[in-house]
Amino acid sequence: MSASDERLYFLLQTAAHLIKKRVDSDLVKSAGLTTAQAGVLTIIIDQEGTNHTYLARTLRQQKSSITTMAERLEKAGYITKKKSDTDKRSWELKVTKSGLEAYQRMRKPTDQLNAIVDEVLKEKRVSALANDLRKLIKVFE
Amino acid sequence: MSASDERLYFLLQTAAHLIKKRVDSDLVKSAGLTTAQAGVLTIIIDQEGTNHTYLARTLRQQKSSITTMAERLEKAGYITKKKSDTDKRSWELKVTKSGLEAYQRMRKPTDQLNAIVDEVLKEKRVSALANDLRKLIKVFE
DNA sequence: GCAAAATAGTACATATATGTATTAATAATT
DNA sequence: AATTATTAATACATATATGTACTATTTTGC
Repeated sequence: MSASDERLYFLLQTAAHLIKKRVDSDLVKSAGLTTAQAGVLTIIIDQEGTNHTYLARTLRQQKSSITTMAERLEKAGYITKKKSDTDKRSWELKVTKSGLEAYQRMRKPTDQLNAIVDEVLKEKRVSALANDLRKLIKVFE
Repeated sequence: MSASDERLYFLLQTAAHLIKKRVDSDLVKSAGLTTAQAGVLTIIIDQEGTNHTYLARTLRQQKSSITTMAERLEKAGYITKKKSDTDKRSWELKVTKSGLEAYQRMRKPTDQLNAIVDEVLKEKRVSALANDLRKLIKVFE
């Protein structure tokens, strides 16, 4: 069957939407942040002092989206923004103690989600699915 | 490898996001509507006279989202809203001539997208991927 | 060294979604 | 028939994203 027959696009969007909805709800309850915020936080923890441009490139989003997101995270007290010394146009983003704690809290629900996926799909299929998704990402970016 | 190792959630969201972005951009250019609007339009064409509740259930979205979307589609002249005779709380939604034309215009870019997916993944993998996604949808809804 | 080009980020209009609270109409129950 | 519960849709606050236009720097190329 072809992608069209399978309505693959619809399936992909539906699956992504449903899982995001679930994870978002779990995360907000137990960690006090959304998946989008968690994603940004993870990158900032990984790359301390990074800037908007790096986030936009990594998350494949517009810089304007990152501006809003960083403002929100700063307001929530999860990150700090400091103007770079070497480039006055650019920010240096760092996670705060509170942001790190939120990050820690989010690990349990994330693990639970992954456990469910592992149970539903079995190991072989997880890797195959991951490979397919990586291929699609490569083509569409 | 486990779902966690593969960062499956991240891959799924990224793939969905990227493809949606591409399709959206294509559709807006060639058909004058977004993928979200196309999705709603497709259902209304399929189920002429349907209402908000059915759309919300089918698209697994909140009724409030459907309200906004239906208003936008009506404003754009793609659908009509008429109060139901049998239930005064409920709308009867129908596609207009202009909406049907937009729907027709959207088929070509949609086919092109599917062709790309088919080329990237090959038939066997498309079906396997679709199956996995259906399983995930079942679990998370 | 300076004008032109590129880069980092913001502003703004718009679309899409959630979730809770509310209104109006219909259905169910006593 | 009257009350209660349910259902259909909207209102509103909020989050997330796009894309274009703009400002302020930095870098490049002559």
